[in-house]
Amino acid sequence: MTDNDPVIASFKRWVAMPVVTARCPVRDVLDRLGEKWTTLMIMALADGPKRFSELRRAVPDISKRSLTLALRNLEEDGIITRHVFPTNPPAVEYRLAPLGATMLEPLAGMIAWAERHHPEIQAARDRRRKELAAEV
Amino acid sequence: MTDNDPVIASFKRWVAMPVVTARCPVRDVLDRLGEKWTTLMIMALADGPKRFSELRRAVPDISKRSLTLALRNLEEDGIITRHVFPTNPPAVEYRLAPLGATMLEPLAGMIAWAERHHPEIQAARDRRRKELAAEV
DNA sequence: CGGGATCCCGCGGGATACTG
DNA sequence: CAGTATCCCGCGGGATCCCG
Repeated sequence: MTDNDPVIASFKRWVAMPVVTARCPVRDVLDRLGEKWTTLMIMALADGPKRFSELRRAVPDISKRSLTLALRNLEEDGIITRHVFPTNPPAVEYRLAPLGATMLEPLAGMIAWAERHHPEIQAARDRRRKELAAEV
Repeated sequence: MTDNDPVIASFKRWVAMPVVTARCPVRDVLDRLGEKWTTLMIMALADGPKRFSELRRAVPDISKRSLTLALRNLEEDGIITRHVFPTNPPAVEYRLAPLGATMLEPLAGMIAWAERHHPEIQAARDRRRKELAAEV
């Protein structure tokens, strides 16, 4: 589309390494992003802190267990912080740490791409499905 | 860091939906990106087409089976294309489709972020590990 | 309310062997 | 070389119950 040379150049470095062996920084971070819920958590916290139950409502189809684990991992990585208010019943607030906030921009790029190109992906999948149906 | 208001605004839209129910476009794409090898494949193909065996060498710790599956999925989504040369032995070339090429830019953003902030993440993890060791 | 502890199941994905 | 076909195991993650 546009001239991607600088972008491609940035990839060449990785591709030449000879690529991305098991424990490289990039794969480390990418794996964490692959963990099904982490990305959604960051998105849900983008517009400000939320409590545990608010996060559950924000992402309805997550189990308490998985929500807890996802939040713990993100906290461990310094992406979010966790504040316990010693009220009764307890209230716990999660918010993006400064490090987490810096993720929003690249993440927004991916989201925007997903939103823009999802129709094309769907079309490609439908095409493929038709082909499969036809050749039987 | 910088003023993130426009970025945050883009998230608010999703967070308000009330968020990202099970089969929304964004999660659809994000799930695919989570599939452990797909992102690496796109990276490996960024600087030009590659053959099956070249991809194996580029990402040494992937099994043939998983490589095949990852490539099939990406092809199904219209991200890459697959060309078979009827030589003997056969040669198969994979390359980014136009749709796939448009992914490089947002993906490069994530890669750059990962590269830049990985030290901070490691530091946070190490800190956490020390705390755990201390409280025993 | 915000978890922890257990149990349990599915499937992602590795290892191996075979094929055109 | 570029796959397919099987087999099999681990663990991600849901469901359920409990607790301060």
